[in-house]
Amino acid sequence: MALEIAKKQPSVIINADSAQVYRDLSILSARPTEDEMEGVEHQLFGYIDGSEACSAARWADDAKAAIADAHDRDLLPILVGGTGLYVRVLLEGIAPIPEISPDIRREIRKLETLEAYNALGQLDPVAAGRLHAADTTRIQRALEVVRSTGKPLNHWQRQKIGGIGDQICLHPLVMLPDREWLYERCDRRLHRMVAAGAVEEVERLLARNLPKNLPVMRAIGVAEFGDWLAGKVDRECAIERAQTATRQYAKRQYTWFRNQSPAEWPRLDQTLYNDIDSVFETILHTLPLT
RNA sequence: GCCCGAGUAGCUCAGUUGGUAGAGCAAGCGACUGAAAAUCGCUGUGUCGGUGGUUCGAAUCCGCCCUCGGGCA
Repeated sequence: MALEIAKKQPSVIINADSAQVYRDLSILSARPTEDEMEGVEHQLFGYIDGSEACSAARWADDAKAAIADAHDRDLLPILVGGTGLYVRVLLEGIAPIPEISPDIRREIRKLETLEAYNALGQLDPVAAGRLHAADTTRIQRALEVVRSTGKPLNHWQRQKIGGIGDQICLHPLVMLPDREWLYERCDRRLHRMVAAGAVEEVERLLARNLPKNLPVMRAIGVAEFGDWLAGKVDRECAIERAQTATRQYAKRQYTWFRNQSPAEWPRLDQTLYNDIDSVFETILHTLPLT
């Protein structure tokens, strides 16, 4: 769909997907191939090495630069992707929390969740009260912030900086396809990925022996095909598990985009998918959110 | 044909000495501020294979039947 728009107006397509940013994940993240790009400029695809952890804030900075650059060159920037948090941070900004000391981060990520939760209860009872005791990621984040900066998360999150939502003319479009239709396509896509060499891609990634907790290592399919390569499960089982994980992820995206994106953002009905003119109507007649 | 085992939630299975059932996974719904393809919260009525019986009461005991394994012929 982005390509259709790009054909009507000189554009640059900018990735807004947290897995497609990694060089190591091409097939597995369903990154568009050179052919699929059809000569249209693409930005922020596969531009980060898997040994690095991207973050919403880093991506938002990169996206800001890419958008500014597109504007300078009179190109229409088209953001495409499924990571709601990334887009939110780009538009609304994020708390100005300083870099966390790597030592503190490393230490905290070694803790058992309960230990971390108890420690958080001591240092930042407000955050601990707000978070569920099993919510590993958020507990570790809150803990590293208070330990590294000396101030509780709440202190930082009172403000958000860097959002460009009020500086641009945005035409948002939320695509909410029929659930069964999408799931069926996800299942088929996984088979195509395997045929295209997804397993070999996982093999190359695993050969790098990167830390297990890096984002690349958590992409859907890495663990599943890793188990297959290790002989822990058979091919069919690995594929089934990866398909299930994909469907669960798609489900989470529905929940995010349905409930987290602003109510005034238009939701595109499935019936319009094949009617590209209607799609343009929908996009262009949306009041630009300046 | 005979013997043994199994038939309980979409799947894998628990179910103590009979008091009409519950876990994991899946699914649905939701949350989401620097790992977000992550992380987490909430939601479990199903002719307990069928049928007849024993009993105040049966997933649980007994008879017969059906289905699926395995063994013997």
